[in-house]
Amino acid sequence: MAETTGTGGRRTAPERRATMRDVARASSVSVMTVSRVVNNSPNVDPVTRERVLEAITALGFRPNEAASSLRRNGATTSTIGLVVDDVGNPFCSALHRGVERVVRRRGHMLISGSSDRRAAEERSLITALLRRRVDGLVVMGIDPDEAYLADEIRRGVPAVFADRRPTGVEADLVTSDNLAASRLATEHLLAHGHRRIGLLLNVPSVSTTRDRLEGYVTAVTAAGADSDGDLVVTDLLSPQEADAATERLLGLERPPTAIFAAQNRLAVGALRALHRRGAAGRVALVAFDDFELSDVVEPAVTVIAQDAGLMGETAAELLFSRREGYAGPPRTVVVPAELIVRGSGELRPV
Amino acid sequence: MAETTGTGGRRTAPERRATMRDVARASSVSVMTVSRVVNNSPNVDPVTRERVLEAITALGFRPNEAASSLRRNGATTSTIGLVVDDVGNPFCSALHRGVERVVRRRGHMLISGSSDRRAAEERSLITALLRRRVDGLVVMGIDPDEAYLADEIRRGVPAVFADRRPTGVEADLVTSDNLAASRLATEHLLAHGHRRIGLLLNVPSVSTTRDRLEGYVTAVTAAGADSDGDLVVTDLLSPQEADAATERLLGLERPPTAIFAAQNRLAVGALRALHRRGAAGRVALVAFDDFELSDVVEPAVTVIAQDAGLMGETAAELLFSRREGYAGPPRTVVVPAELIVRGSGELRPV
DNA sequence: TTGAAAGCGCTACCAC
DNA sequence: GTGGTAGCGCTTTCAA
Repeated sequence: MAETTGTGGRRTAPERRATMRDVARASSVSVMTVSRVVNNSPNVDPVTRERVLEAITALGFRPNEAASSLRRNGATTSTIGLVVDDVGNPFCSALHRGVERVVRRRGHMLISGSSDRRAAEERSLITALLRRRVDGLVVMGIDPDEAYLADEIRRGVPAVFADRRPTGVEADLVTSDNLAASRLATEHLLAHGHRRIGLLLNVPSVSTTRDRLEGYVTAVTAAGADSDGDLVVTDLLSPQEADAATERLLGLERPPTAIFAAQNRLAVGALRALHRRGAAGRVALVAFDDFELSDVVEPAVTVIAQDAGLMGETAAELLFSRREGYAGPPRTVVVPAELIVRGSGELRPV
Repeated sequence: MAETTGTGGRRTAPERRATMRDVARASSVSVMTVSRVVNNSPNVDPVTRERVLEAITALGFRPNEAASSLRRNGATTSTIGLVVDDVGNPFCSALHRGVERVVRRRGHMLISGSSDRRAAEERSLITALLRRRVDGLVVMGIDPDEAYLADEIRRGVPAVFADRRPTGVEADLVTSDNLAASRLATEHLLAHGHRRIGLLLNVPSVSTTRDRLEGYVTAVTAAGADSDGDLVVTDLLSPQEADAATERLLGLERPPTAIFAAQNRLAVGALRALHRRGAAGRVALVAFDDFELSDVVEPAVTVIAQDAGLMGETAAELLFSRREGYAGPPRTVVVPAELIVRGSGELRPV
């Protein structure tokens, strides 16, 4: 009564996974022959091959990649590791997709993790990836000391940094010219008559933040525009914090007439604050990173557009070039960042 | 002249990675003792332990996870596999992040891949994951025949489906009540006086599309509203296609007065078309899935909000519950989907 | 064309 | 508290 269908006795105990030995036994050949069939070696009798393939199907055999790569002696695992701030962030997920595209094209898989902007978590993720013997690392880093990666690179695990410059180690890098792009954005606002430009920034521990600050300062200084400390807000971590910071800026005795939101998440907060206050048509805005509805909101948002997908693809290409023998000095590839004029950045001060 | 610094001779040849044997030799103990230190076994003399740890640091030893889990005989790899449509899609990346959160909390890593809505790619990804002996799978599936996964589940690799029902196999599932949510959205539009409601849908091969269609049809039929075939557009794959479909709908002789964009990417296209035509304040819109700037666009967009992050977390929890011994029948967890009223869905027909 | 033996890096098991 | 031996699943090497 309790046992309904089922031929054997065991029900709950998961069946043991078939190994090459099982396949060999079932098809009356040696494991070597099975191995040859699995790896498409040409020197196998077609009849034998067929018999082995049938056994493989019947037993549901799946080659154990770990065992294979272990024996292949330090061979590749066909797996790449990726560390970003947060796979849920649009910039990161676009980067992720770009890396994945190239990785998959080469028949590899991608293990990824979000550091949540915590150095300890970045390290923990990279350690886990190295234990799994990934063939290489793509890192959007946050750790103030990534020097330990030099050892890994020397031992044959290439690391490519994406978006941000690494700290304490020389390695391949794909990034935008954040300094130039930020200066361009600031000059754009200055050219439209703004003398007081609020700047919203992420944490200065990442190179992009510092570069964007420098670009802003350079442009503001060169134009002789206002450079109050009040106008620059750093260490903003979320849209909510950027929203609040925008409120504060607009509440200043002499509020800015324009805002440069120098990171994608911060742009969301600034935009929300401006719209809630009904100030979107009056206070100019330029955002770093394009976003999906930048052309639908009113006014449409002028942005510095980076191609995060291309960044990811390029990072992966650099990685594979190392694996394919390139052993030269670290390279830096600069992906273009473009100013896209849509309206919000061309508002003139009232 | 050519060789600058550097103590030894070799430069390019990557150093061989240290193994436990190397550590054992360097600290004059057996590999077993090294293994004990690495695994924090209590039965090691503190002095010995210290000596081994020093050698580990000096040699840059990193335990080989694959070798370890191989020997632990079918033991876990502490790695979970995830397949989604596209990690760059906001819904997928939020789901991804949710899965990752739970997976990391348990000290596991996540290998993920994008199927790009192609069944062959889904299979290819899952095959690659199974060869890597992931401890479990979370699948946002597209393959019309996922029956082969039953074997894997039986062999101890639990699979949990997310968002969409699996095809050809009974397994754990986390989803929204798409039918009820879609009916609710449609009824909401009907309650505001609409009799002709355009519906934008993804491919009917996924259960969510079918459910959302059914919810719409049920509501429209019950209300005796218009149910022309013209009003329903399926097989829309991108914002661009949804944009064009919206244009076509609005160009009909008797155009709809409201649009229900029943998938996140399609909502973007509909929104863009409405705004470009200046119809956003006139044609009502309800979108499936909330999006970041839904409250900033004018009018703000009424949506059915799903919690993709929670979906991912729940899927991962179901997975781990299986690994922790739950062996009962497949469970379906329904994550709430909520109608959020913001304005676009309350416009009345003109 | 096929197979036997050895061993990849690690741990379970048993001895001391 | 420590070490030897065997073997996880697979491939390399060499022999038949």
